[in-house]
Amino acid sequence: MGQRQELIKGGSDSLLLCLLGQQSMYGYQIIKELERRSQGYFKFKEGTLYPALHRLEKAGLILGKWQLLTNGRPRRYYHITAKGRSKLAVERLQWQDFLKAMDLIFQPAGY
Amino acid sequence: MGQRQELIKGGSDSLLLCLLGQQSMYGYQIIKELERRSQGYFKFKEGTLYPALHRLEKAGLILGKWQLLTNGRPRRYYHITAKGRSKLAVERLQWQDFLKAMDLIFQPAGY
DNA sequence: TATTATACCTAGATAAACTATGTATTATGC
DNA sequence: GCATAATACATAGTTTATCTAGGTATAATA
Repeated sequence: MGQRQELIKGGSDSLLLCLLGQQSMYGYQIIKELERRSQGYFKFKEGTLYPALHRLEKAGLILGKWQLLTNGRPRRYYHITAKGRSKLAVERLQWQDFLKAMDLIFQPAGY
Repeated sequence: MGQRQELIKGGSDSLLLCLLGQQSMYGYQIIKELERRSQGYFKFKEGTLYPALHRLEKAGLILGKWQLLTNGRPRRYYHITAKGRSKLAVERLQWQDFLKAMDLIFQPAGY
């Protein structure tokens, strides 16, 4: 497995919540937006994204709604819920704690 | 699974390499040191640590050497190898890239 | 004497990510 | 016109890292 994917592990849910917290999006758009905003760093696979979205929806953190385009094709837009927003706030704090802990190991005082 | 453990995923190898890059240690000491230096954040389980050490050794990144204590009991000290040091240097850079990418999502320009 | 700390290890369960595939429409290049 | 790429959703099966839980053993402490 690639090094990049290794690091993503466990952070993908936060990433998705954060993105949907800024704007409602559909699956394919999320993949493209994550890649664009991270300047090419995050390249989510479909096999990663869709199960993750279903997981978040099942947990009540996001809500998927089918919307018909003008051409009649359906597209599934995901919206963050109130529960998702509180969860996101918690995860932001946890991310800060994690960063701090990593820093304490990577750059211990005296080095 | 705990939120904390989620975040650790995939970062544990870097953490171990970093620690052993600063000082050779034995397994049990690594668990205690990671907890102490991270001010209680990292609490590695034995079922996580020992397989990880064996994995790193098999990859030639660290080297374990049995040492006899004065009381005759053996203890397995792990030392980082030259290969491990180059790998650590690479992983430090990758960690920076990852942080940058996360920041671009978490704190996009304009927010 | 019982419990805790030290010190190593592994087997099996869990869960998240990947690979690969399937389906279907639209746009683009030759 | 036809092949390819892009768009857009989804799942089945594999891999892998972590956890839980257990095993073994000695030394220190209550």
